[in-house]
Amino acid sequence: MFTAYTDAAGPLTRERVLAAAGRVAERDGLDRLSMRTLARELGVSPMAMYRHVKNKDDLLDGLLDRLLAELPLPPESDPWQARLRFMAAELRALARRHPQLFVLLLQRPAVGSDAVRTRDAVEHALREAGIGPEEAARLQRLLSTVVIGFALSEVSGRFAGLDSDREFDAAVDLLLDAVVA
Amino acid sequence: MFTAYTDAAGPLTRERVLAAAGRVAERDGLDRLSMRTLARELGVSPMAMYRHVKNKDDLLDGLLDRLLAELPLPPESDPWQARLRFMAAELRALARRHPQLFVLLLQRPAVGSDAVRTRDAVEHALREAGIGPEEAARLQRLLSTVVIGFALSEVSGRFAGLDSDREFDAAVDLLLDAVVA
DNA sequence: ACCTGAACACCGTTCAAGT
DNA sequence: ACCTGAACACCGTTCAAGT
Repeated sequence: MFTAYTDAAGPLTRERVLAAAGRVAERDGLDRLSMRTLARELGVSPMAMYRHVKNKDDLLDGLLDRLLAELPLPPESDPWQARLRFMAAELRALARRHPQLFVLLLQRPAVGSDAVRTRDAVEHALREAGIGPEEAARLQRLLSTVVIGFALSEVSGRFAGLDSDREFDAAVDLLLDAVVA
Repeated sequence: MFTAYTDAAGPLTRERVLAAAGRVAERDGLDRLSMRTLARELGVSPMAMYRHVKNKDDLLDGLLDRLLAELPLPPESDPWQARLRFMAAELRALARRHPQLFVLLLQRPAVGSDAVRTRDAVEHALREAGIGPEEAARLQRLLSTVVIGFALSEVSGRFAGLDSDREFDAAVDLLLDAVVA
């Protein structure tokens, strides 16, 4: 009558493991995501998952890849300012949709193809703004550090009691002004 | 002949517990700091420490307070630009001295008196730059988010292979230019 | 007053075994 | 091929007991 199965559709796959991990992380908190709680969520023994993820680090890397794959890129036809604002807003929206998973961005290097795609889009916009290649790479890192840092601060309660939309918008405005100048 | 005692000077105090915790965190990594490894470091049973820290969260809060207490403030006689650069450089030096503990700054809100002291010094400098109270508070958060975000990125390997001194200096320059403009 | 031992409910991961 | 059970070396924390 009762089984522990919460999510028993077909055989276990990497995608099913990662989807369940994302669900658990956002529902219960990233620090409550363990191989054992995840196995419980999937109605499976912990060891069954080791077919699909090498270990917990590999699981977290997979979650980070999945997260960045969700980030849309701006239309190439837009002017560079609009593209940068678009990406800042989308990164912010991503952080709001997945506040727990977003923390992974500052906790481990993102090396997947979607991470590269995102960085390239920002650098490309900065190059169009007339900025040289090295400076554009540095600005890209500055911008992403700020956006990620703000989102993480919000999640971790460092900005408790503040209007974080305003905080975020003010930061982006200041930085884009700095880029233009 | 042999004992487990590594640090057996006198009775256990909160200060001795925190000092040992900082040592373990920097030596073995923040994620390897456990109540049990810390007890081993102190040559004591884990439960002995619960006299001096309420729980592990209280231990981490104590570590964060101790970290910020180490941050020097700039001479009040200096002009505001010099004071901001001084603080950025000192925060950076603090991150280099305690890369593991520094991560705590983005992981939990800093509420101790030294945290307040530091934020006030930055805001005060910004007010002297002619910036209004709300804007100064926001800029203070932006500046600290950037500095902390960069230091954390470095520790977590997000900037692997880059000259992080250059990264940091370029970020501070750009932000201070933005403040002036 | 200060510390400890045993216990409870957890971790990640390996290894041999089951179907 | 795919999954499991038992085991190992860990966690944070409580509670009753020892000196």
